[in-house]
Amino acid sequence: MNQPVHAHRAAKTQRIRRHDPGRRDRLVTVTLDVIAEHGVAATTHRAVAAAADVPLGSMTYHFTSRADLLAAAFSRYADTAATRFEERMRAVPDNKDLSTALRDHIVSDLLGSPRDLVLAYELYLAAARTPALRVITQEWMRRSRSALECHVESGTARAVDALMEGLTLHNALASEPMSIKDIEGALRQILQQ
Amino acid sequence: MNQPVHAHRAAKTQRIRRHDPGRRDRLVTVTLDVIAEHGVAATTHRAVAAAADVPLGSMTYHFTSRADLLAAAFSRYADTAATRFEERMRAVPDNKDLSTALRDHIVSDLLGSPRDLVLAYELYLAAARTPALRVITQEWMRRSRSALECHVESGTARAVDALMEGLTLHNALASEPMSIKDIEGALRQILQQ
Amino acid sequence: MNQPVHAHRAAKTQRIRRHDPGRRDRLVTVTLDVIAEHGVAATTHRAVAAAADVPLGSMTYHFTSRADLLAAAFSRYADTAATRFEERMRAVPDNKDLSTALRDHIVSDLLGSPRDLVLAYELYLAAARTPALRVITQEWMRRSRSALECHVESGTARAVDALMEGLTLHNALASEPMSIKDIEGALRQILQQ
Amino acid sequence: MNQPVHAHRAAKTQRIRRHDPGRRDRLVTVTLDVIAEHGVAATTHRAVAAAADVPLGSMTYHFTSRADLLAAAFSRYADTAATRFEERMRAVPDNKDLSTALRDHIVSDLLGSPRDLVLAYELYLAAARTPALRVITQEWMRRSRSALECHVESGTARAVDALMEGLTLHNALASEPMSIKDIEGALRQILQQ
DNA sequence: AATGAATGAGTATTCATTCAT
DNA sequence: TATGAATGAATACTCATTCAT
Repeated sequence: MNQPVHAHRAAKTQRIRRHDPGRRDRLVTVTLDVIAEHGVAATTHRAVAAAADVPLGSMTYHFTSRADLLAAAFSRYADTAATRFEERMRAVPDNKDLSTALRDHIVSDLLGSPRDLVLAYELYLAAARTPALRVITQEWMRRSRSALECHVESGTARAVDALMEGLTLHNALASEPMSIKDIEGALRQILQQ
Repeated sequence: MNQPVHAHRAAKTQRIRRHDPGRRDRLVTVTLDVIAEHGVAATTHRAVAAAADVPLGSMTYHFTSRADLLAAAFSRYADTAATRFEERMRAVPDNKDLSTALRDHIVSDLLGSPRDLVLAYELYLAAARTPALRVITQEWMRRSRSALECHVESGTARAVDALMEGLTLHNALASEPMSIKDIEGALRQILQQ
Repeated sequence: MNQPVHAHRAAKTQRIRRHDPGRRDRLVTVTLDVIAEHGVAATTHRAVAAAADVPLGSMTYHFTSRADLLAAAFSRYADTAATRFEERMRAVPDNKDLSTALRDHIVSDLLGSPRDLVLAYELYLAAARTPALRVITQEWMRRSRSALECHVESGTARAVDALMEGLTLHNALASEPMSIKDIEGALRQILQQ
Repeated sequence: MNQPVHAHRAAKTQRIRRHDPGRRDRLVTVTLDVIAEHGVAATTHRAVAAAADVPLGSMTYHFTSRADLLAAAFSRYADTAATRFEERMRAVPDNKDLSTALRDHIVSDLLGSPRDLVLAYELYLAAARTPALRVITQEWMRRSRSALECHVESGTARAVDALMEGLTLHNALASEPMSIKDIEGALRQILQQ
């Protein structure tokens, strides 16, 4: 009760001055964890520092501001998500079974990973108010659409992309989610497969 | 303890005690304005009080907590949005021109009203973390689906609902939005019309 | 969640405008309960109003201020306690078995009633800072001493009074309280019985 | 949410950042002063910060909460008081003149120092409601009794301790305090000296 | 290169009291 | 006579950021 606020050493006993190269990278990862768990609004320097077990001063040493921290985190997230989708699309044999691949993407990559799901919506909303973040979402959407356009023409790509988004959002919020079968059906419908 | 901590100074200038029936209702409206303009996280008692030109103490008099304030606001928003959609659906002559009506809904009610658009996403994200808000979104989704099911069968209703959601979200964020024609095309596709 | 702060009616459904004569008296009783349970500092108009299930406005209607409320409550408490002690002293056959009677007073009236015990110390401390309350404690001490002086001479009366006070305080706080026998022993010692 | 809510204005006048080692210790001292002068309930962060001439933010930097602040302060107080009593007892030549030493303790250390007197009762009452503080009072009582037991046997030690407590409390509150002679007499009586 | 200490603006919430009805 | 609404000062606490070491 009497130790100062900054005594987050707790289990540490003596402060080991870690050499810790790659700390910045680790902080980005931890930041995404904190956003996923508590939301952007609760992602404070203090919360991240505590979660990463680094001193508070380390935060502003590695990131010039909170805005910088959030941008770095979301940037990495969007890149990871886009890359994963591109790989999934590259793995689809020409135009065959695209619905199945998309269904798997929704079910496994999105709905199956609550962390990623919530991160996506945190990013969308943050981007709605912060131009610096909007750049990130737009690049992500561009890459998604590009990956789809290897299989379908441009107009359909946008429609499919939108449907996937909506299916994911609604299933995330709904009390009784759609069956995998129904998800696949909706995709086939829009793809005319 | 005994000297009154909350001692009251003499009246400063002139105390204008406004008789303001319906103030609670007005605060709810103003809260939605503030959420739309600055986001849930920036929707503080102070921000709302200032926007509504009421003293700070008035906020916690009418709402037991910030959570209560947000719930009251979102509750009203969801109800208004659901009612508008129900009316639009009721106006559709049996099963005819449903795509057109949905397209109009997206283009006019959603994309045409940035305030409502951003409110929807603020609500979605807040609901993802707050069970009390989740009941609001679920009731809203239920009413939307119900309204759609007057025209199409249940499975299609969910798919259409999801597509609308995705189309709206993507068009809100995209640098080059889809044309109205393309939006309608995607809807026809999922409706098989 | 949406009902206003002042909706403490809850189980009431319709506000019954009680005729409620003697409400002031009841408020005094409830105030003592609140002080005993939560301390003077937490004894706010709101806390008492809620505990007594009366509207907030009723508090300042019956008591001109918080200070007035506390004074009324402590005044009644001290009077009750003094009266009880006087009766106990009156019941002692001349000078005989005074130690036993005092022991019983400590064990039953004081230590046996945590509510009264804590009220006494709340009053002492409040009195230390508020002259209006000091009048109450002094009158109480005067009556106690008077009652004792029916059995012992003045100097002893003060010493006995002090010893009782100390025994009570220490036993209230101690982890292993004294035995009844030891309490009686200490009293006999000071009384030379 | 994204526009930094806690944005920082440019430095206003000149920022004097005091290098102030030992500030925590000083805050503890000042806290005791404030408790003694205004009571626990009025010992707010603001009151202490103002009395110590430090910014408000400094309080919660050094103490995680108000409870932590009070515990730190009372802990130091009890330790100081216990040490002083132990020293006084050590100075008593074997069993001789114990009454005189105790009388001096009451008259000089307790009644002679209104600050310490009121601090003791503030602590007692706070401890009655806060378990974290109760361990402080119990340790203090244990040390006092230990010091007494160098001179008298255990049962007498408790009785003496209680009598001192009561004598002090009553004399602090009484309008006409006891004479030093009477105080010493009461002590001799209980000590059978 | 790294960090503990410091700071001041801001947050939700509580509250005694006033007053119109 | 009673009371719901209103108010502004105060409270504990959080936090991004700065800076001396």
